[in-house]
Amino acid sequence: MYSPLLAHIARYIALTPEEATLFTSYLKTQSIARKDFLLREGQVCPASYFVLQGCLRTYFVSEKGTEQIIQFSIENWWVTDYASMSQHTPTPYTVQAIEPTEVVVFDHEVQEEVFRCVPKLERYFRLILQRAVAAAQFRNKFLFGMSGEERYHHFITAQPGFVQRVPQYMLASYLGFTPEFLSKVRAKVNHS
Amino acid sequence: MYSPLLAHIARYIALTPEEATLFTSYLKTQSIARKDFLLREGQVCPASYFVLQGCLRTYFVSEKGTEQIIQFSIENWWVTDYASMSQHTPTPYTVQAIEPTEVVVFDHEVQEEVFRCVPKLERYFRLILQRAVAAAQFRNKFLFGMSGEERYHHFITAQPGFVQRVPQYMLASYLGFTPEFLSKVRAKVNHS
DNA sequence: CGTCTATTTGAATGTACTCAAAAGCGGTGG
DNA sequence: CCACCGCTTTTGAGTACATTCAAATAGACG
Repeated sequence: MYSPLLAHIARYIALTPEEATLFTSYLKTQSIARKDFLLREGQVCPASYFVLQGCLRTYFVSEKGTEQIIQFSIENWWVTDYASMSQHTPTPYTVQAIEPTEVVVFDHEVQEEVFRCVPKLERYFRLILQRAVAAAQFRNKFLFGMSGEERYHHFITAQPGFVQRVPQYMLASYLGFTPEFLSKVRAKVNHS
Repeated sequence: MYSPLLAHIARYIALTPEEATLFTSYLKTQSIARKDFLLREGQVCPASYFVLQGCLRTYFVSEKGTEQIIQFSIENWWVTDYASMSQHTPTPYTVQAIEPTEVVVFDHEVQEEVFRCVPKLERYFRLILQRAVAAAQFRNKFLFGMSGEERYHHFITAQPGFVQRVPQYMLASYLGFTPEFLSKVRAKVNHS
């Protein structure tokens, strides 16, 4: 059950079998049906989630009422709202399953205790967070440094497999433009 | 010299005086004159930097040749390119001093050893990184959820003191539009 | 097969950008 | 102390990229 997570951890630090068992004893799993919600706007985010299988989207609703996707989370990615979880504030985000999804739940309540028992994990999460910051910096650069059309082409070449997993209107939202615009960019490519 | 940093750390974890001394023995400081560079595009980022005094901007040069600012760093903020530092790749970013600036340098070379000697610091940096991710998520939401005009008004009310520290063309870049546009937004407010 | 959702297409619109020029501001040296 | 020079901000006209709105078409699922 937890082996994809343990394999992921092993890429960063070496846990003893005992430490691994102790860690997993604090975890649980959760299944989310397609279109169901892992986290809803207004809730306090109660945990960090590791995607075992499936695909999630994190979005917020802008003032005009449109959904703005800020992240897709697939296998082997952690997802949470760190601000909401650590400061116990309502999250502005909604996390919804795009596919039937299975996640590992690492409750915030037990995180302190786990880090005390297995300090090595503090290191693992530090490294995971470094990657998350790097990814966020990259995304900012991506969104600002390119036009809408460039972002689309860059994304489909960088993530060719992923594109087929999400509807185009969600991809458009993630890339920062409208579904109509995406459709027109695609039409332009086909006719040339 | 290092007391602002130690005070900042104390907000998250409690170091013994010995641990604090040990930690600071691995650090050094660096002064950057106004308009000089802490990091240049193409370099491998060699360290994490903590701003003691002054103000830095992190930007990249887009394909059209314009400078896009992605971050300002003032007192008590850490700044680095985590991707470049941890994977030893050339950074796409330039970090330049807007004011005469003094930073603490935490070299990547010694980071492993420091975390081994003072494991508590692993926790401190994990928490710092959590904040950085939360800030990056917030910035994404900020950039996407609002129009240019809204971003300007939101920013000047949220950061009233900071606005006076940077020229308007840099603020415009950070907020994701042109200096001309910012000037027109300001004109609109004055005439009404 | 029918319904609901997603995608495409087109026309009109708008927000923010580009380019160019003028005005303002600040520092430096005579 | 003032004049000059360079840099920043302002202003205006024309433009472009992407949006909005509406309608038609295509696809997916029961």
